[in-house]
Amino acid sequence: MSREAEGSQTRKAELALRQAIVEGEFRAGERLSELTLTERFGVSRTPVRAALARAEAEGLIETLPSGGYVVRAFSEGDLTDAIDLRGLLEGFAARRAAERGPSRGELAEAKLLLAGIDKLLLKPEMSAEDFDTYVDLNARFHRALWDLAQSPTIFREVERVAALPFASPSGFVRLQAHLPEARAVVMLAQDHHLSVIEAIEAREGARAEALMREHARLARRNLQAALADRDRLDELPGGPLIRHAVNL
Amino acid sequence: MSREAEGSQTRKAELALRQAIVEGEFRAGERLSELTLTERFGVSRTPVRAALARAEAEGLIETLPSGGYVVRAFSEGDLTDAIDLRGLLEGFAARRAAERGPSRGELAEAKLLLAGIDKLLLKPEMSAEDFDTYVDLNARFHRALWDLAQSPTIFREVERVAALPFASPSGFVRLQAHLPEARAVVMLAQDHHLSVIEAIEAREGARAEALMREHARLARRNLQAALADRDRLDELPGGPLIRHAVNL
DNA sequence: TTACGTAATTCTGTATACAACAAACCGATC
DNA sequence: GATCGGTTTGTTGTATACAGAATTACGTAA
Repeated sequence: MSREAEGSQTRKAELALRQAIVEGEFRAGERLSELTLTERFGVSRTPVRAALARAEAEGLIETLPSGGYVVRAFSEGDLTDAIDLRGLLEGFAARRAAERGPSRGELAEAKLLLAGIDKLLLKPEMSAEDFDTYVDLNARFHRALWDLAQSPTIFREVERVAALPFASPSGFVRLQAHLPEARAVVMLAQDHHLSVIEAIEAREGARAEALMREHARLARRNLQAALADRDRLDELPGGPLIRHAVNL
Repeated sequence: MSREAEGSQTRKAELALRQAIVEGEFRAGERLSELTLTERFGVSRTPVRAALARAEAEGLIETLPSGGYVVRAFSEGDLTDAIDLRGLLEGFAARRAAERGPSRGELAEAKLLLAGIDKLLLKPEMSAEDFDTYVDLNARFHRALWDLAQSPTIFREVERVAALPFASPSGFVRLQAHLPEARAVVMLAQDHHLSVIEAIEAREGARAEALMREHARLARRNLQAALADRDRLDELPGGPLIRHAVNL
């Protein structure tokens, strides 16, 4: 089976498991029985095991000393650490990109995406679809940035860290959509985006690194706001996971 | 089965696969057939699959689009990136530790390990066993340092990055043992160790971070020396992997 | 009522059988 | 001699049977 094959049972189990965990259908600390998941996902134990192994590698679940898996509990500290880690790695990628000095062509994609965001921000009011577009452009910009370091190793690690739903660059953007200060945060973020590309072009590695670290702090700020307003957490990917963890 | 159980077939397969890859018994890019590994390791396909999935998560092998795994090829850039990444994460851990301000008791273990290294360095000549002791103390010191950040998330990631044989804190130390400048490098490394603990105690986060980044550069220096002297590479963990990759 | 020991049940670890798919090989035809 | 097609072989994906271990539940005794 190819891991990428759409019709693959393993793929099916992986997606279903990931979604179930992220949407909070299990409580933190709950044991995940292979047989139960087998019935739930409609596949046999083999693909379920593969999905569990992958989820463990991604850090969503952890092994029990006696065997088997439990849903991981995320403390508030775990969340801020994951976000900071993402900022650290993105900062590293940005610095490497600046030190390397990408060609104008390599920077084109990132700039195009930023122009798209700029266009959104010109509107006096942002609709829900506008926010969806922003989330998409933002995610693509971050990936383009990771790519600018031209290092498969760095790309791989930053991708892994950002795979945790709440550590992703767009993890808390949706929450902002409901808040009055949403527009201001997005504009701040966009200024970071523009500045880091400017820094990379000017080969200012230290500045690029510092900017991406600070950029991740926006996510931490949003996290604080989210924790103060628990009702909205459920709307977010990974939200229930967080609340359950905090309740522990 | 518990992943930690010593007698476990899965554990057996994981260790055997890892060793086989690291010692260069497969060529980079070579396809790893499950059935072949089954015969080789004396276990059934199920544990072999688990071992392959784990090796992929560790970054030693990668999946083929059509299914199956191949041994990953490591370019020289991959190696330096992995080492730098380790330095980045260790620097982050050190900074976090400094900002947090560990108690004297928490620092005790790290200091004890450093005292052990100091004692070794007092000797006029270091034997092979002395180097083994150094490698052990060094590895334990680094783990103790990771722990000082008091963040499971950070510990987890730095452990993962350091799992690649050539990115490990002690990856190239053994190579030094044969070189005349070995003692000088070890003394430099030990000075980094002592300084970073001093910085953490003084809550000098930026200094602690910079020191650990620079500390990792020692490994890069050793890598350069190793690449210039291919014959010695085979003695190292992961050495053959590198040579094969460089030969690509 | 609580604690302890035993039995039953559930779970994971492991091996293996079967099917679908891909690749390699061989032969035939142009 | 080269190319195309079919066959054969090997590989992975998937399901499942069986055994051992762990956890849970229950009953008994203090």
